[in-house]
Amino acid sequence: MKTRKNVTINDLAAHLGVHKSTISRAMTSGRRHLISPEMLDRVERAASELGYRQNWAASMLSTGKSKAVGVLLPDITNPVFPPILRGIEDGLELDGYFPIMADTSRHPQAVRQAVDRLLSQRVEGFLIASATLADRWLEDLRNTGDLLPAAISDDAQGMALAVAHLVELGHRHIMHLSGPESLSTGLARRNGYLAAMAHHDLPAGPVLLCHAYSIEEGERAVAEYWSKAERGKAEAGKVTAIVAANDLLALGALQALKARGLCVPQDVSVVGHNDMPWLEQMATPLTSIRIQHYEIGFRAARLLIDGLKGAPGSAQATVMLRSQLVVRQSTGMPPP
Amino acid sequence: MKTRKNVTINDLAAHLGVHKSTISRAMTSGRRHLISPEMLDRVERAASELGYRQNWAASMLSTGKSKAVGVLLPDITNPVFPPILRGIEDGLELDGYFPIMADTSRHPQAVRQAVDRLLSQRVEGFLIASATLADRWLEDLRNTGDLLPAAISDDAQGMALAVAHLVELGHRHIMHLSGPESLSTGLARRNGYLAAMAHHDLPAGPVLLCHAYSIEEGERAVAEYWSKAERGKAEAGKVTAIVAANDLLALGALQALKARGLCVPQDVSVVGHNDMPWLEQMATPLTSIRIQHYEIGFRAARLLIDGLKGAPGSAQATVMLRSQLVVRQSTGMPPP
DNA sequence: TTGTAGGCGTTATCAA
DNA sequence: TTGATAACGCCTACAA
Repeated sequence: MKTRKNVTINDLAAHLGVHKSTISRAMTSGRRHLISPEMLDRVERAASELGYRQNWAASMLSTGKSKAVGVLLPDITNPVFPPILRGIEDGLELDGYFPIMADTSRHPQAVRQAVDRLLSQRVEGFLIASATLADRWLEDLRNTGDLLPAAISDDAQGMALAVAHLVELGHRHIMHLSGPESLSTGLARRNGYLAAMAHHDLPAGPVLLCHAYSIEEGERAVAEYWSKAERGKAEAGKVTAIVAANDLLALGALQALKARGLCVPQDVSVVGHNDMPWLEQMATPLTSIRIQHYEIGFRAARLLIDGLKGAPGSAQATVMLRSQLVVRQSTGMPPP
Repeated sequence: MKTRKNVTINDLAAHLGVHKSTISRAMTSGRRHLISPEMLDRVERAASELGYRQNWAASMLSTGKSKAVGVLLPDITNPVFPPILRGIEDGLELDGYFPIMADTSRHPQAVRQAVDRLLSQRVEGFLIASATLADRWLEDLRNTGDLLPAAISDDAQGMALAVAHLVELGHRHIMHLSGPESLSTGLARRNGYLAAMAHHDLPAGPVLLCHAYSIEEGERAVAEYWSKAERGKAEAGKVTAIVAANDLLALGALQALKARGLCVPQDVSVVGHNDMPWLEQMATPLTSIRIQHYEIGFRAARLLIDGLKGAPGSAQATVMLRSQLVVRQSTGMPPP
């Protein structure tokens, strides 16, 4: 139904009786000064009159630059990502770049498909939110020579904050609700937990593995553990605190504990991770580790662009952003 | 740093000693049958070997079709949108289209910029999530002849459900927390509220205008109203229920009421709209109107594509999706 | 300051 | 079944 055909540079040139290269020059800020002010004015007037817009594809074909960056997102439904995305957008925009997003969590081949499409669009680089470790396609990407800089949260430090907070309150038996081992955050946070426990000379309590960052998984893991404990196969009685790798897991834990008749924080303390929105509105406002969502996206974007501009070393650069403890009402002293 | 230059169709053709037309044919499903199976095999083998990928820009320049659809999002941070986006992705993918997203809530000129960029990318159509009414650029878009089909939630029906629920519980003085007048949902839901009240022969209670869909605005509006009431300028005493145009506004209302020492639902009942995620985890699980997020996105996408394919009438088609009442614990009988 | 010619990687249309 | 040629819309030397 597109009634009006797109106006091309030739149409504009013909309309003004000038050559298209003149139009071209008028449209690029870097070369505007090469033409007379009057001409510039005429061109601009005519352009907006006829509704001319540079054909991005043609321009990109000619210059070889797309000004596009591929952004791989595992799950836009997870509230961690929207702010990261905003950071990315802002970071890219500073240099006239823009993101092309691709959801990678749909079906198994989604990642491959997404990468293919983006490669076909000739994106100049990739930004990958929450990579699954050692994925084959990630390697492939590396091999194409594309940039893969990283801006990540300091997970070790975040877990240290969580554990320190609990230790300070008097806890000694602290359990970890771990995220999927296949995700970089899952592994890093678990290691962070282990290191922090060691740092305090405490025996690393049980580590419960969750297969996804979801409320259901958190609930399942904790419920299973406690019911095993009831049958004497675990010593849940000793655990007085839970450090989760993710807020959703923590929320699930909360539910499981409540179902068991345990009170938070009187019987068990719980700490989440990410400080997702609306936590303060929850039935039990969750103590959590706030990561710098926006900043992560922004820095990653800047890093990529620095690399594209050829800043030395920026390609492999990694920026670690510190986290922060936000104490709410899910943590308190252990039962006497 | 992109070390490896992109392989072109010419490289591939040279490598195989065939003409590029042959390669081109092998790459398009619609014309694969024109070449011999052996040739197809050779081409495919060589393609994956050399890492050839069609240059989308070149292809689009030649065919004039981008297979891209522009998606205008006001605020990806709002939990309503991610599921809509998923629906859009799925709807588009069925025909090989893909979305190019643009956030329109950054700065004042963001919309214009976004539309410009998308037009320059030669998207074949637009999908607009939550349009501000009568916006100039929307008109412009219409004028370019682009398709603007609509898949929306039946706001009138949703509000009717909310009001009916409260009336059934015995409420007669029902207030409305209205969204911004400039947004289509703001207006439609307010009108829906008014109509529903009229339907029950009830006087439309006060309508509080919020200038954004946020917890803060909801809190502000309700707090202001109640404090005015204290000074005798409003009759807050009579209001026993609040129908909000949005869950965030409702959550804000909850906070304001709590601050006043009012209990929900004993003193005042509150109904939200959208049924955002994690509502059941909240301190006061909110009764809300569930809209068909995913379906909205999906249907809108299909509508657009039908239009692009030239299905008659699909361009102006509007699909209305029914909502559903989800009763939780923020609504109950009015105080005696 | 403006015009000219050639090329970017594909596809479409003929011709072989 | 394959090959040749001319677009597609823009940019970049280089020439005027």
